[in-house]
Amino acid sequence: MKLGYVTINRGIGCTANSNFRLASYSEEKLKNTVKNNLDCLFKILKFNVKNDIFFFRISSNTVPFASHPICKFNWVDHFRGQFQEIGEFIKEHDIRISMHPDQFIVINSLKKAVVDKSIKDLIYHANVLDTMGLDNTAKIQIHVGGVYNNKKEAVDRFCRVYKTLDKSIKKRLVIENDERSYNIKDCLDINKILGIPIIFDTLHHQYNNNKESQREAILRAKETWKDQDGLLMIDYSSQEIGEKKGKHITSIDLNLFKKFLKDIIGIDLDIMLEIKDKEKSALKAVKLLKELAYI
DNA sequence: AGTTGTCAAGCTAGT
DNA sequence: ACTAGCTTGACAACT
Repeated sequence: MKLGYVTINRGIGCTANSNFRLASYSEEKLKNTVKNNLDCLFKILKFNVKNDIFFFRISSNTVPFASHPICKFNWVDHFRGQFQEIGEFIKEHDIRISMHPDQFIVINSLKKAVVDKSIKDLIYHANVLDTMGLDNTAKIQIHVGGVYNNKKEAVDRFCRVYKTLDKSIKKRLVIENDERSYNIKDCLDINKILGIPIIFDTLHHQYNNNKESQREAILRAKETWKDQDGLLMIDYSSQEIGEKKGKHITSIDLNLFKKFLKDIIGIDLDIMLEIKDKEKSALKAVKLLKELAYI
């Protein structure tokens, strides 16, 4: 079992997800930003290893505008050395890596332009992981997409587009249950057709499910991960009390987390904390996992 | 120096 | 037909 957090380390004094406005785009600016992002990413990973955190989500913003038409710069070649150095560190310390393209990446959209842009962005994500030299266990997680008043056709479109994707994407792409449209059962139906692994999100499952228990859902999701995919990944969060539905909690509630650990007894998986105070909660969770001899 | 509005991009639900 | 919310940070323009 590994435990991790998302993209940002608030205490470390640098950011690995800096970007800038499209209007101020220049090759110089891009180079500076990417260099700083990668420097910071390396720092964060070193911090993590020191603190027994071996799972991390790399920002989609590592190379801003990488998939935008404005970017003609060959960032892969230019930053290959730096990517490889970080990749070596990741492999040396057996760090699990994920990436999560944001909500605009929709491969089952009705609009061809949206699908095309989404595929370009997936290529970018795969490029980052490939340039680091990471294997198939480094994953890119997306949601299935929109429903468009016809889930069957929307799923069909997802499958059709998926089949056309480059191998470098397919070997890494996993789908996540979302809080509105596609729950675990929907994802399992797609898995049956495509064999694509399913990443389980605890909070989304609370809001969108087919009455199956969390443990049952996690066990089903786990079956979709083959040896080459590595351990099942899950996103763990809980609801901020008194806030709007879906809003992630500020800092980890260790009692709830203990309950969760009870629920997954005997199931080995990697846990990504989606919690706002980032490494702070991760450190608390790691401490608990050590006390309970999980890690 | 601190505050506030805005940012490349999509979908859904509610008015 | 239109907009707020998702979830959220950080840039950039403004006090």
